[in-house]
Amino acid sequence: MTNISASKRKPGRPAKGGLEFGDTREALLRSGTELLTEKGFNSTGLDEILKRVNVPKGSFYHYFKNKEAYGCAVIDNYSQYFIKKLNSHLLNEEHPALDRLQAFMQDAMQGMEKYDYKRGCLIGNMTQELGSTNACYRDKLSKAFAIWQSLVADCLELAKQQGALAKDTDSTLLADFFWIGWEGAVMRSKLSRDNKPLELFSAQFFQLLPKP
Amino acid sequence: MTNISASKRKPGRPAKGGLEFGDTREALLRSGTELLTEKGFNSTGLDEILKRVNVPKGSFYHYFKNKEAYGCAVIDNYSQYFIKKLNSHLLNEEHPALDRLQAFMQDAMQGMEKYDYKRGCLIGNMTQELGSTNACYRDKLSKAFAIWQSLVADCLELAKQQGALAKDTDSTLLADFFWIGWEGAVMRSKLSRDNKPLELFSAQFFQLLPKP
DNA sequence: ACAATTCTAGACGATCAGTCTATAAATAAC
DNA sequence: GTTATTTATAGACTGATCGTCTAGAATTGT
Repeated sequence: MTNISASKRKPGRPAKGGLEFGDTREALLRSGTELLTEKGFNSTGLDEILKRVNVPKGSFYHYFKNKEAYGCAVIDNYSQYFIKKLNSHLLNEEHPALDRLQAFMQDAMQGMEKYDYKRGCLIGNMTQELGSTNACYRDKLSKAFAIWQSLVADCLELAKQQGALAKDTDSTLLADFFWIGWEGAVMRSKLSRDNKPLELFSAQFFQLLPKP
Repeated sequence: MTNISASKRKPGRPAKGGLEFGDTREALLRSGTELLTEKGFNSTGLDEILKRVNVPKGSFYHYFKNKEAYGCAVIDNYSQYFIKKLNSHLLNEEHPALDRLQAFMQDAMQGMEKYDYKRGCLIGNMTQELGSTNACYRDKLSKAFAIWQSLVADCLELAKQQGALAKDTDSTLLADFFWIGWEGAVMRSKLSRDNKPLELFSAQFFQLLPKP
């Protein structure tokens, strides 16, 4: 006898608030991403993360081993999201390669403005706060930067093929330089509460690109 | 009747451990500078700061109104120290202007290595952690960056006079760009635990300088 | 009815910034 | 030399908040 409507339901007590299966976990990750980006990891209490999505405290340790494991999951989650966002620009064949990078920066600036320059980049923030202490975070953050770097390097390689960059350009080096400076600019824009540092870095970066 | 040896002594109980006058306060600032730079403001407890210099808790609130005021004092203290350090290079008339900037960077890299890439820059760290929230900190941090920027700009102006830079160089713009990128590089070096990001930024920055 | 599974409820001890009262140790005034 | 004033120490205490854990409630499967 198969109950069609409930056949996919797992056994066990259902989650509060009508959330299904993995929904609670994802809701926790979402609220955590926002809060950790804005206030930092150590300054954000579990209570606040839980309250925001109306999940009881007892549930937290059902979904995550501890706060550190939760932090890792949040990083993974944000990393995936950010790679998609980055690629949505860098692989956009409607525009030449260099314009794509430009478009990503404009998009990021809008994001900064949208949240009143209070958030910035989770990866950058976590790097500053925990990069030099925690081993697990260090690894995840390094890998995130490595991927971003390679995506931008690919984009610069394409620009070379498109004749927008000099043939002898070291794309890898430039991509590294880009992310070093970009994260610095994000930080400074959080402080000045405007996009001037981001604009300044963007303009200078494009100016230093070796033209063919 | 004037007691020469004690005439400058204030009344009141002397500080513990043979410390004189403002020494205890300064000791608190020093231990705080180290700890706040390494672990961040919110993650550092007063107890730890106090224990390190063997000052009882009761004394803390004699010297500082609260933790926030203490944080401000630490920032002020570090700002002054850093300006001296920066000027010791940028005003060093034994070398041409651009070499002075180079020397500062080398010095900073040695500092990073000395503390196992765990500290970095207090101003940068505080900017990331508190720059977008606390008004008092925001003001102090912005001013610190503004001063640093003007010192580097002056140095670049001098380099122009010395014929090391093109006459139409925008020193202010370049100095801004320098600090944006440099703080980004410090952050990344904390993560990678080596000076590669700092070296990379340094090399690229000098390469992009418009030669005469 | 009973086991297995999933999620919740809230107690728990540790630690946090911050406060308070008491007092010790010095100088200054008389 | 006694007393007043000033400066700094001492550390118990509070209330809030932290991350963690154990017991049990709510569901499905047998």
